[in-house]
Amino acid sequence: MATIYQVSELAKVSLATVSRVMNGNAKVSDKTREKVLLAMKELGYRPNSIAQSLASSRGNSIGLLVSELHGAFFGEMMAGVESELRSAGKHIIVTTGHSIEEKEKEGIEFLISRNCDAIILHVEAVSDEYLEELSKGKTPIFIISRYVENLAEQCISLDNELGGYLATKSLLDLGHTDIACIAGPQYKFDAKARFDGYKRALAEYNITFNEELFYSADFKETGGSEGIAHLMAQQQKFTGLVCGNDEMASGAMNFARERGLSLPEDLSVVGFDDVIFARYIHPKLTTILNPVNEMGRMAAKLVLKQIYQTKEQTIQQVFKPSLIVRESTQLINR
Amino acid sequence: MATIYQVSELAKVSLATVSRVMNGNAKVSDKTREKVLLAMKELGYRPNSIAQSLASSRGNSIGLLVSELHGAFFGEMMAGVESELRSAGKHIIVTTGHSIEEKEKEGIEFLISRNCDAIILHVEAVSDEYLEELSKGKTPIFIISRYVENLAEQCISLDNELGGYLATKSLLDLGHTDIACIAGPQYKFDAKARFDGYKRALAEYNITFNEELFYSADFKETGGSEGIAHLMAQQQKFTGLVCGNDEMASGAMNFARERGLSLPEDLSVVGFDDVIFARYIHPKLTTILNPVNEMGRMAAKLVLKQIYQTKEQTIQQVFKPSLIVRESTQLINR
DNA sequence: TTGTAAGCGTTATCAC
DNA sequence: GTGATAACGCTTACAA
Repeated sequence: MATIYQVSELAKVSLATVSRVMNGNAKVSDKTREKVLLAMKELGYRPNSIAQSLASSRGNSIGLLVSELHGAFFGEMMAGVESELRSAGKHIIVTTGHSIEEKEKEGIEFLISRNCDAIILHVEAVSDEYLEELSKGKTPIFIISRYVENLAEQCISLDNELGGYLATKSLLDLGHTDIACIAGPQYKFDAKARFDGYKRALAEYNITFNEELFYSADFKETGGSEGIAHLMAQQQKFTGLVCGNDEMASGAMNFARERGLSLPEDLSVVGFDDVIFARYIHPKLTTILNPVNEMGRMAAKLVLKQIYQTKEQTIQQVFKPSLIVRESTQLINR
Repeated sequence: MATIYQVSELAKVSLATVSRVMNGNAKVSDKTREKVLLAMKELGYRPNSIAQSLASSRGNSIGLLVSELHGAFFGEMMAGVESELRSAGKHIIVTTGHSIEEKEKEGIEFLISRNCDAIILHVEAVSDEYLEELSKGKTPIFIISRYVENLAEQCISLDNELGGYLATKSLLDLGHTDIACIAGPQYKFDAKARFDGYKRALAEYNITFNEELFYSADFKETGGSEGIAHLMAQQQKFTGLVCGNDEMASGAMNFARERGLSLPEDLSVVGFDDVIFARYIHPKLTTILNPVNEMGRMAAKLVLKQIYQTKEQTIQQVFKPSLIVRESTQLINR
């Protein structure tokens, strides 16, 4: 690989001049610029971004930490972040945290140690305090799909509580009064907020929360099956079911059908996220739209604005979820 | 951020010694090691991997280029690569190529310029020649889900032709003789190979390929709808349909049903890939299993073996697809 | 406008 | 074992 030094030799100018034409900012005469460009071409020169980064302590890249690399949810999130940043000429460095505190921290350290100009985090296991501490460091952090009170300026989040409320209310409005809930892991902020929304809607309709109609699972399809198995084992009838996400809704529906229920006649189910396969599920899933892709884009715009001083007009920090009515819910059968 | 220099000061040793205890290889007395470790802890020292990389011209990270960050296919692939590498203590740097030659090259250059120890590529637009040329450079390359003859040692691929053959044969074996095909973009290697397999199966059953029963689309759901719209507009009946991937199969099935066909009675459809939602499609999709996750893991093992000299036993370079029979295909109706 | 030279935070090659 | 010190490839004052 050719270095800047060889280019400078060939072009008969100094290192500094080569650096200048690369970075385009400082003034260089057209004549010398031509010489340098020519030399670069001849040598097939490519700047070593590691060296650039070390010398300038900038990276021209943004770190992105997500919990997983697979799954519709993260895929859309990453794609949103990447496309916005890429069109601004920035690269992203992706790594994972697997919702495990230790791994999340390790991932963050990796990104920081790579001199990222900023890092965008989707973290679920580390505490708010840790993030606040982290934000005092020299690498700016941005948080996606989570709201940290003291870091509000850096957060792009969804009003999950509202989502849980809307999901539950949609069932209440259809006449259901016995509504079960399979929530996500309660140590996860979004899972908890969704569940809070469920309780608020119930309260608003003067229905007292019934512990026997609640189950907390793991956001996976199998968790949904377990959840409904548990609920059906209780001696409590229910005609509506609110799930913490679409995967669990799918698992629950499959299990319910296997147990002889017909859907949505015997049980109305509503999911959360509106991941891509929600409309493939049979019956098509009524769910809450979680605009992850948009949120990803917005997080990218936020870093563009705050870090690279681009003029982004529309920064929206808190997104509102909305109800998507499909075929898995219906008026209560009496 | 503390540097190695501050650690050396605090521990009252030289830079070199600190570096030695970090890298663990050279001999350091237990006493000094303790001192250094203590100093590191006190300062909360983290090595700057950019500087390490520049000095050692190694990166302890592997570049990964995929076409997209979203979608079940790439999600599984990335997850496979990452999990294998992560458990070997290596980080990955992910970037995208969007199946566009220019962007693929730019992505590759980005990864090379980041001093990756090796790069794993899923590229569709660049030519075999370009890859061969690239492989002569100092960064080792590995290719996933594509077979390049002169780079066979570095490739992890799927026998797509066999997949196309199996898909088509499954229909032939069910008695179908008029079998249409909605293939992927023919400039993509895998799409073409799958189509080749389709033709081979037909030939084996003495059925001549009919151009009117063929459509080439874009691997997306909408492409599937367009495809079947086109096919149904021809005056050629067909009772079987082979699709280049599951997305297109889904699009085609939806469209067919909207046009009043009942599935699988009027039309047997087989997909390709067995992405996660294949079993959500109604009727559940018969398809070809494409073990992308496994292939991702294998690519990772290959770099582990070739680059880091770990002892990986089982390197399998060419994967065989297999047929997954579900409910979207059935014996021909007469 | 162009050149000189001092870093950036490590690793690695020598001596001691 | 340990310590100087020269790279690594580039950026960036400061001079000229």
